[in-house]
Amino acid sequence: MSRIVGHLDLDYFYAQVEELEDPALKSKPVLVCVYSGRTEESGVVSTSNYKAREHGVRSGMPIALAKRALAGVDSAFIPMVHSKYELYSDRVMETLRSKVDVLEQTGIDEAFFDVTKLTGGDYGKASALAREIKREILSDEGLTCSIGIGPNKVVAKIASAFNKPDGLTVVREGDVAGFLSEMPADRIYGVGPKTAKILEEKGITTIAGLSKATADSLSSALGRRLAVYLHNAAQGIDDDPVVDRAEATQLSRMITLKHDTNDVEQITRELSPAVRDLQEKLAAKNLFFRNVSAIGISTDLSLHTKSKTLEAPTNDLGVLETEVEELFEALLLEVGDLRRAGVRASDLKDMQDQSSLTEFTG
DNA sequence: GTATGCTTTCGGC
DNA sequence: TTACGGCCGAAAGCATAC
Repeated sequence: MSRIVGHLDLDYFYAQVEELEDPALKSKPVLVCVYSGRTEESGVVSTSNYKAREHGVRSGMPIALAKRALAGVDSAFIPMVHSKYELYSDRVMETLRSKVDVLEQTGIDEAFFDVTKLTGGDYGKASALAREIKREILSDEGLTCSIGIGPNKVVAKIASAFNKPDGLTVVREGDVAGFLSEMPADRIYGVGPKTAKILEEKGITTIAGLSKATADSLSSALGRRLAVYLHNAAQGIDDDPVVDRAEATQLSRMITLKHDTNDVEQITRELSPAVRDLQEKLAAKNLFFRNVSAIGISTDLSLHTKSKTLEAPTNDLGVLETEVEELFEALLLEVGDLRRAGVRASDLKDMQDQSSLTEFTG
């Protein structure tokens, strides 16, 4: 039986939550912002409602630029409170999980789901189920979402973005080619600005254009793997399964430094609360780490990292702090002043079932 | 050649 | 005129082992 896959996306999520908690916001542009703390308004827009987007506001835009776009317009600039959105997200995902065969959460506001067994491959049933899911999320949480249904993840994801907000788009197998053909190539997941530019240089701007290109002809510019994926995706072919993802594979924390600096002591001092927060998060999730990274963003916003794999997994704060300091010492020999700094723990091990540390400490 | 492991960078939201 | 976060997963690139 061929698959039926869905993709659900909570509409302009953070801003919608803010509207929900303060309905008076609905009448004006709402911008949920990450304030970096460096100056009064340094930071970026994380999400905005559609009223803000009408004025040209976009995710990732510097706050100062958004202020200019909205000069003279009554607007709400709201600091992002991630933990708040997480509570809504967790409840929505729990609801969704209970109504599908398999759920694969891919972000705080989106998830793929497989309903092949539940619907017996019947698109009519899948469509009715999607409407029911939308209704339930709205009545339980007061949130709207957009859902796409199709034969695989690539099609479902494009479908969920096709009609937003509060949309539902069902693309049956026979309709895939027609649905995709006129779309710009960058609607395909994996085609961002860089890949889109490379494709454009080859005269490819639409999915139809992409579907005519062979994987070989794309390979040298994009790499074999991406070339094959895009060649298939453009024809609506994608056998990537919907999988219930277990634990996170990495956890990280980033901060913006008060001032650009190359001084290890200054950087580790400012980063220290973030390092502790990361360790607490790991401990709360019963996770040990075996790999530690220092992350630096230079004044020109370029990214630099140094990482180290430990002999054995640990969750010790002292070890984490020591490794972070050493990694930054090495990193700072190779780069100039940093604007932002971060720490990442990866190669995580779930210690839930570990009754003692003897396995790792001998 | 292929699998595997590790570090660094990229892309998406 | 410039302006600029904090996460995540995964790919790329390279080395080693068989």
